[in-house]
Amino acid sequence: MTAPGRLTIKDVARAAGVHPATASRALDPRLPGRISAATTERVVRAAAALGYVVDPVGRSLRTKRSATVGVLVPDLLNPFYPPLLRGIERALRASGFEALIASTDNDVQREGELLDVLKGRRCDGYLVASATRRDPAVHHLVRGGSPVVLVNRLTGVAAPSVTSDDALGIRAAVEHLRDLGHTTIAHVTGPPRISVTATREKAFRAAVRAARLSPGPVVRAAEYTAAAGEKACGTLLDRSAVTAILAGNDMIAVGCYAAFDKRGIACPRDVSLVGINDMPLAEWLRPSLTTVAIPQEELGAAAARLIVTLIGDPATEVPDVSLPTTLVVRGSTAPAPRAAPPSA
Amino acid sequence: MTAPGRLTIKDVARAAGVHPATASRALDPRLPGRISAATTERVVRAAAALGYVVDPVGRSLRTKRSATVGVLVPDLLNPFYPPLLRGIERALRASGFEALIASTDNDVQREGELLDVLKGRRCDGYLVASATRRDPAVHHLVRGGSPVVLVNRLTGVAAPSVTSDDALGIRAAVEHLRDLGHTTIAHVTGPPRISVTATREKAFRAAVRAARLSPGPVVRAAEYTAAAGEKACGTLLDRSAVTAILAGNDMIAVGCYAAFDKRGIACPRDVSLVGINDMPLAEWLRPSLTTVAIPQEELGAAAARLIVTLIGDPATEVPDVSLPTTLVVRGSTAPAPRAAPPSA
DNA sequence: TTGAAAGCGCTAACAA
DNA sequence: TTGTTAGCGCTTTCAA
Repeated sequence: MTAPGRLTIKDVARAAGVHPATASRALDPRLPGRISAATTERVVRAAAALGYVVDPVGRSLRTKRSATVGVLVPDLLNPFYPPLLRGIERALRASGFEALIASTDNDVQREGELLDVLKGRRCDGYLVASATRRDPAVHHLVRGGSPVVLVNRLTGVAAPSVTSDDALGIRAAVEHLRDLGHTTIAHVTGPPRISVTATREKAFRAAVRAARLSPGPVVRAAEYTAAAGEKACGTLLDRSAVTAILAGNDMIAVGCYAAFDKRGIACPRDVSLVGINDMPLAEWLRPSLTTVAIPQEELGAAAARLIVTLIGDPATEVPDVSLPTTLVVRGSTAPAPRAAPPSA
Repeated sequence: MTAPGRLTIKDVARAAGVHPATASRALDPRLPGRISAATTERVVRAAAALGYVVDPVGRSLRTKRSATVGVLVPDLLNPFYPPLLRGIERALRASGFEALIASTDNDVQREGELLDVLKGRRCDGYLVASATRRDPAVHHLVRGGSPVVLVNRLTGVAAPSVTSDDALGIRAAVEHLRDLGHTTIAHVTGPPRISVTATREKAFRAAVRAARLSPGPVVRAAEYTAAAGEKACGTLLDRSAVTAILAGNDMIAVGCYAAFDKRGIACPRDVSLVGINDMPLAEWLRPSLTTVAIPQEELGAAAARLIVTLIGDPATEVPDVSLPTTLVVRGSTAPAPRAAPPSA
C-alpha cells in the first residue's frame, strides 16, 4: 500500500464531470438553489462514493475561518469544569467546530500567554470560563473585535455571557436550612477576584434576610479548593458555634468535611453543610453532599451555541443566558441540634 | 479602528528589505547557516517589531503539517483523565502543537466517529487513551500509517505505548496489607474489555502469591465507576467475610466506601481498602484513601513527547515507556481486626 | 546566500 | 446554472 494521497475537490469534480468550483458549490449546504438538483446529486454521490472530506486547511486559507473555538478554563483539575467542557465540546462539534482547550491554572499571566497562542491559531471565537474581575487579557481580546462569550465567570466587559442563576438555588438552600430549624447560617466564601464569589455572597445575604434569619459569620477561602476550604472552615469553627454552613462551592465543602473531622464534629448531626455545583463526586461523598446544582453541561452547550451564532454573524444581538439552579437535598443537611454544638 | 488585517510574511520581508522567501528562511530555526547572520538579524528584528506571528493555515497548506495532535480519552468525567490531559496539553504546547481533545464516553462507535472527525482535521498524530482490547478503529488508524501512541490502555496493535507499572505499586499494596496482619485480600476488578483490568488482576494474583497470602475472592465491576464499584463490592461483602480489599481504581474504591456505609462496616476498622490512581480527590475522601499512585501528568507528558518525536520522524524506533507507581498510605488501611468482621 | 516562481486545496468574484 | 480565474500565506524547489 502506497501513501493514500488524500482526495481533493478536483477528484470529486472529475468523477462527477464538473468543474471543481461547481463541485465545491454543490457540497455547500448554505447555497440553496444555486446549483441544479441534478448536478448537486451527482456531486454528492461522487463525494460519498470516493469518501471525500473537505480539507479544512485549504478552506481556512480561502475563507479566513478556522472552524475552531478557543476555550479557556481556570483549572482542569476542578471537577466543575470537565462537565462544562463536555457540553462545550459536544455542542461545538455538532456545529462543525473544534475546541482548542487551555487551562490557565488560575494564573492571569498564563491566561494572557495562552490567549496569544490561541490567537496565533486563528480561532474564530473564544469561550472564556477563566475570567477574573479585572482581566486585561480578556478585555483586550474583546476590544480587538474577537467574538467572545463569557462562561460562568464575568468580568467588566461588553461580551455576552452564560451564567447560572445561583441566587435561585441559594435561596432554596437557605430556606431548606431554616425549615430544618437552623437559625444562623455561616458562609465559607471564595476568593474576591472572581465574580461568582461576590454573586454568591450577595445572594446568600439576601436569602438570609428574606428568610428572616440572623446573618451568620462569613469567612473567606483563598481559593476554590478543598485545602483552602478546610483552612477557612477551621477558623470559622474555632471562632464561632455554628450549626449550618453554605460553602462557596463543592470543593470548599470537601474541605469543610475535613475540618469537621479534625474537630470531632459530626455532619449532619452537629453541623449541616450545603455546597454549590453538584460536581460529579458530590453524591459519593459521605455524607453525600446537599448542594446547589448548576447545570454544568447545559451551561457549556449554551455557551457553545452562542459563540457559534456570534461567529456566524458578529452583529447578532445575543442575549445573556442565565440557567436556573436547583437545590439537591442529600445527606449533609439535617435538623438543627437541640443543644449547643461542640464549640471551641 | 479598521480591521487590523493580520501581518504576513510579506510585511516582514518588506520591513527587512528582503524577499519573502528569505524572510521565511530567516525565521526558520531549523536552517543553521543557510542565511547570513546579518540578514537573519534584520528579519528577526523586523518580525519582533511588527509582532508578526506565522499563519498556521498558510504554513499547513504548504507543509502538509497541522501541528495538531488528536487526543482520545474514554471519559472526561473520570478524575483520572484531567491530570493526564494537563500533562499532554502542556507538553504538546511546549513543542508548538495543539491538542484536539475528544471524549469517547466509553463508546466504541463514538470513538470511531470522533477519530473520523479528527482525521478530517488532518492531525499529525494521535494519542489514544481510550483503547479497548479489541478496538478496530484504533487498529485501522495505526494500519493507515498515522503516528499513534497508546496511553495507559493497550490494544493488540503495533504502536508505542506509555503505561504505568501498576504491578510495582500493587505489590507494595499487598505487602502493606500483609504487614498490617491481613491474611486474605479481595479484589474488586473492572470490566474485562480494558487492558488494565487484566494487568491489575494478574499483578494482584502474583503479589498475593509472592506474599504467601491466600488468594481472596475477586469480583468484577461492570465499569470503572463508583456506582459499579458499589454494586460489585456489595455482592462481595454479602458473600464473604473480608478484611482487606484492593479496588480496581479509585472510583471503584469510592463505590466500596458507599457499600461499607450501607452495611454498617467501618473503614479502616473493619475493612481496609486500597485504590489505584491517586486521583485528585483521593486524599480528601474520608477516610482519606490509601492508593497506588499513578503519575498521571507525567504519563501524559511522556506520551506527548513520544508522539512529537514520532511525528518528526515516523521511522524513529521509540521504546515503550513504563512509569513507576508508588503506594501512598493514607487513612483507609489499618491493622486487621482481631475478631471476625461483621459478615452476612 | 538570496531571489523568483510555483503551488499546496479551496472558494469568491466575475464571466459566460 | 456553470466555468474560469485568481489568490488566500506560506515554504520549497530551482536558478542566479
